[in-house]
Amino acid sequence: MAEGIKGMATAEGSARRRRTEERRRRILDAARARADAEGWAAVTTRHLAVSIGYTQPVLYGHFPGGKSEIMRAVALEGFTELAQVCRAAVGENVGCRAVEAVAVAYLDFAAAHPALYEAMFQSPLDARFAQQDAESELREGFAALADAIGDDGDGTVTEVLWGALHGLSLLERAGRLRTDHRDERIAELAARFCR
Amino acid sequence: MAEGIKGMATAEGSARRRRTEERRRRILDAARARADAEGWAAVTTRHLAVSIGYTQPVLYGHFPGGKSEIMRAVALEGFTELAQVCRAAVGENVGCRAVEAVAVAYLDFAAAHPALYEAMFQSPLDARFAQQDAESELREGFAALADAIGDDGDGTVTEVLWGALHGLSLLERAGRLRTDHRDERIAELAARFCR
DNA sequence: GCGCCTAGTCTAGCGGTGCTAGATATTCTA
DNA sequence: TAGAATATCTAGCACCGCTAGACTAGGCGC
Repeated sequence: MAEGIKGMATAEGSARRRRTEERRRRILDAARARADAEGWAAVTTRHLAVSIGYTQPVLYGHFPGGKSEIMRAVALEGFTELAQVCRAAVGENVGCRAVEAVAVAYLDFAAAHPALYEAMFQSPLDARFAQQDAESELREGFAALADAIGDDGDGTVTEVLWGALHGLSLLERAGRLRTDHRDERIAELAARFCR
Repeated sequence: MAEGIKGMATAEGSARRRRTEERRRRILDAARARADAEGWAAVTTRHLAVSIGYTQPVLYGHFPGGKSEIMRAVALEGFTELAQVCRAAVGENVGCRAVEAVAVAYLDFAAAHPALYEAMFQSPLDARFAQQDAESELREGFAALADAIGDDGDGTVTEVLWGALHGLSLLERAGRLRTDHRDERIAELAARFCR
């Protein structure tokens, strides 16, 4: 009996945890969808609460840090996705082909998910803290870039390549580069970094 | 008489305009100082009004667009300054020396005036509009970069270099690059772009 | 079955934000 | 000096992130 009750209890507990987990998921999805559609400024705790069918304080049960913690959680997933995308782009390619492939993948990712990319890099989060959270994911993406250019040094070249990709993605989105010269830029970048 | 009055009137008018101009200056200075010290989020219209010794609505007499227009005005000055800094850095240098000098100047500028640089590139302004405002200043800075690398093509190389400098400056500030490898990064960048 | 206790949720509100309509004070003009 | 134009302020709107405290529902020991 006691065992049965205990079993019930844990089942209940896991059911509850499952519900909690699912609601957490819905919060993050709603935040990301809204940010993609209207920008992060439009992602308000009130709107988020309505989206998931609860009131504001419920959000703080899942994310005590409030909106910034929600953004951080979204960003974290972004780092994972970006690393996967870069890794896949490198694939079996080597040399210039690898650099070009990873550059295309990186810029496409940033262009396709502007809000996500913003949360990852432009959000007003404490850099130190955000870096700790995302350290392993960041390392994986960094490693993918290093592989692409065959960086066998101390990582300096990879840092510069990353900087270039990061800067180009932001300037492109800001409309400060000629959109019809994107391919030329990628070719130029690859040519300068593939060896 | 009429002439005298007219003269008076214009003198008065110019005195008034001078006062207006000077107050506009104080608004921009206060905004920039506060942003440098506490970040743009701490630059509120209320605080700004107190800083200049007036009430909020006065700000809107100078900048009908409100806070965003103030940021835009600050950014505009930033573009001018950045262009000057880059131009001065290039100086008489040519080849690799020119690229290295302009890279140091650019990254130093961004590091020395983080809030200003943020207003220039990361602010949530309408990109299209901001670009129109700053077009001539941007072109001047772009031209300085083009001169540094001796871009005699269609500007693609300059765009990529700019992207690299922009990205590196942001990643550095975000604490995502090894601060003690700054010189190596600049050397690497210069080596890849100086020819 | 009864009362407690915990967890979950909501209501209501705080202090802050950008911004503005309308009243008021000041200055210039005729 | 009376009236017009200009400058400035008061007071308020609607929104923001966030939270204290009230209320409800369900499992637990008796």
